[in-house]
Amino acid sequence: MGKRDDILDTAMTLFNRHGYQAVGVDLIRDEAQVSKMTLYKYFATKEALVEAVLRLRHERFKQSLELWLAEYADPVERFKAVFNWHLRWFSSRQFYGCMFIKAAGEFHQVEDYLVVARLHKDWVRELLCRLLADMGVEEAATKASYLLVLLDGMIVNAGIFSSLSHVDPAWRCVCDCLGMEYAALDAPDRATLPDSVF
Amino acid sequence: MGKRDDILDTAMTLFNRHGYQAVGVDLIRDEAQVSKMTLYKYFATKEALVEAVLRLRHERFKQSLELWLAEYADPVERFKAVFNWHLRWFSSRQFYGCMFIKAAGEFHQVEDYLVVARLHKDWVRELLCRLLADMGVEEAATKASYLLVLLDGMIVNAGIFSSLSHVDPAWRCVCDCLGMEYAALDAPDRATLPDSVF
DNA sequence: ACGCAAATGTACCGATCTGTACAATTTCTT
DNA sequence: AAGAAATTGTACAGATCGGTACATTTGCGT
Repeated sequence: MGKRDDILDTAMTLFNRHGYQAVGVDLIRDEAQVSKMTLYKYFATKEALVEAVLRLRHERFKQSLELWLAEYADPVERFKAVFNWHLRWFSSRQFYGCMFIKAAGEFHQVEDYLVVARLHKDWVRELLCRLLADMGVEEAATKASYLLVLLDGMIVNAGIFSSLSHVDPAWRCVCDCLGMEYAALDAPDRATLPDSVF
Repeated sequence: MGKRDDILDTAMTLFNRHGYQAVGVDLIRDEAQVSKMTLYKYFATKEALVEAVLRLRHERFKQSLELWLAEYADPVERFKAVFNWHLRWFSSRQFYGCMFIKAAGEFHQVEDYLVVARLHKDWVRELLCRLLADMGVEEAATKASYLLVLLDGMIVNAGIFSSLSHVDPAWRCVCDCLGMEYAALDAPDRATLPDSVF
């Protein structure tokens, strides 16, 4: 509940919604209701703040997805839950794309951001790999690499087209590729869907 | 060869390399060797310039890919050529990701940019759809939607990881999904590869 | 209630941003 | 070569940027 957490939380929301360069430290200061000195006490530069936000983002992403998966025991159900979780994310009001992809896009020369982005994407890939292995899928590593690419594509397409019409076609092909019988993803219930999935 | 073209060309290069917000009009003026008055004569605002750059980017993308495909007659070869063209793009020195995805990431609230981005992505999807139909693939539209998502995922992954290790796994799954026999993509020849593919 | 650390608001710095003004100069047309 | 059109360099406006300085006030542990 410290000021540091307030700053991180506010900065994450603002960066997510408006982008990194578009949000100035003055706005973060106002929204987080802290003074500038406090802000610069905890984060030496804006760059350090952005990096801290990205690291926190990864932790929240991980926690949310793991919690979601914990409700499923069957390997195939767990795998499908990954895509259902993403579909819920895309449908949520606070969906503005992947903060790591956007950070890499805005600052491809800042190696520190790329490191965190790779860390995040590698984690997703390894999760997929474990799930595929549990399902008994052959060449789980290759398939996991492919699925990570597909998920990233789904994220950016959900951002560009304000539509989820590409999700089902992609999911059909995933089922096909993995030899699963197709069963539609769960259309998120708007009523119970929170503003922010993580 | 007019000043207008110089401005557009310079702006495209700079926006591609450094992003949209990171490049100021003064830098474009210096690099394009024009005066600010000339710049603002052709483009009323920076926003108009960005939009014009995106439209030109789409034209160049289209022209380059169509020219590349023109060398192949067999439908399957033409389809494979789309992925080989992308692999060449990823390998080129001037690859900094997709300008449309990055524009959507930096300015998700600017509808004009999203319109151009959708225009571009829709064109790619329709190209894929035609190629699949020529190959006799069933549900060409569904598969095209899926492949567009996959290509976008490949683009962002090529940007985040300075590596192309995800390309072959993705291509293997594409072959699998379409019932094609797998044959590796062409590793681009560094010697003959131009700095910029388009 | 006291003392110390934490946090505050405000003002400021130099740099940069988009966009404008204008008189001087170059370039093109005829 | 003369006149019209395009382009130039420079200066400036007004705003915002990241970051700093400092005296004041708040809040908490003992």
